[in-house]
Amino acid sequence: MVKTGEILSKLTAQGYRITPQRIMILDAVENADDHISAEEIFTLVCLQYPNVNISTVYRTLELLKQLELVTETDFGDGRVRYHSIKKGHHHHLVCQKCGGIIDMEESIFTPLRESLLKQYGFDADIHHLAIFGTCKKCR
Amino acid sequence: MVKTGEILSKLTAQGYRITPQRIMILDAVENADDHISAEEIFTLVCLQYPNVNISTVYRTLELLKQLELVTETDFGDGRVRYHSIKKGHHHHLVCQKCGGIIDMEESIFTPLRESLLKQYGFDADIHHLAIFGTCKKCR
DNA sequence: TATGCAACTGCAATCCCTTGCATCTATGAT
DNA sequence: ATCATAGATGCAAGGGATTGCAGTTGCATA
Ligand SMILES: [Zn+2]
Ligand SMILES: [Zn+2]
Ligand SMILES: [Zn+2]
Ligand SMILES: [Zn+2]
Repeated sequence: MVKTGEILSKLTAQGYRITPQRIMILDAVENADDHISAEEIFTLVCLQYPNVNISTVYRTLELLKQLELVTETDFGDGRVRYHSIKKGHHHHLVCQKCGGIIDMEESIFTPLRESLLKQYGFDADIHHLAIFGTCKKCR
Repeated sequence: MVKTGEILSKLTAQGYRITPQRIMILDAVENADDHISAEEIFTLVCLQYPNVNISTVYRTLELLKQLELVTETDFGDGRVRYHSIKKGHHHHLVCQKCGGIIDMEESIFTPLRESLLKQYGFDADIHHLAIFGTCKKCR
């Protein structure tokens, strides 16, 4: 469990600045109950500070992703969603028929990651994936 | 190995029409040596028939995808690429440091697909995936 | 061969996201 | 406290892809 304060000092430690915009954007992701889109973050931040620009939101999310503080997932609905790493690594199964989403443990990818490492020497970066297909009740 | 003629009759069988645009777009994908982007297909088709519209290219690719005649993959460079199913199912490892791309056999995903089926009753639709990470020589 | 109509296309607007650039500001040094 | 500067922001333009709609066309039927 990483605290927001720790995250901010992690930014400084790496030469990045702490700005009001970054604090508000980070806050929006950290306090979101669910996976949140850039547009939703933008709307939330605008309530406090209407001058913020959507490109700042995207650039901040890109930075948080690089620092592995936030993960990104494409659920296939035309907009990417973000999630604080505080809430743990996991993955999703997305049914293409009913649209239902099943949550998965991170461990489901462990055998795959191991075989990629063994066969190809490749260290796969599988943080937060959505796998598409057909769920039990739609088959 | 599916022939182009067979693909066209598969279209008619499902109530879709055969149009000059669809023939040319399908041809471009079938004859491409490598994974080809919508823009590249558009350029090729324009040589023969300059009136074609890029949205028709996207709509045709979407249709071919649904019919499982073409697969789509995001290599992370901001544009999606397409591949004829004639050339077989496979996957890719994309190194985020050197940009190198390693080709993988389809079978690497078999254990994962099986465990998804067993644990969740979920039939995963993993046709042509790009996994991001760090390759052997960049680690 | 001519007709009817659902399927398809082109066009323009729009959506999500990225990028270049001029301006501004957080931060460390003085 | 002030300054210098590299990092960050806002703005506007642009890129890839999608969508609504009016007009066109493939094709089944007669
Ligand atoms: Zn998630
Ligand atoms: Zn379902
Ligand atoms: Zn491929
Ligand atoms: Zn590499």
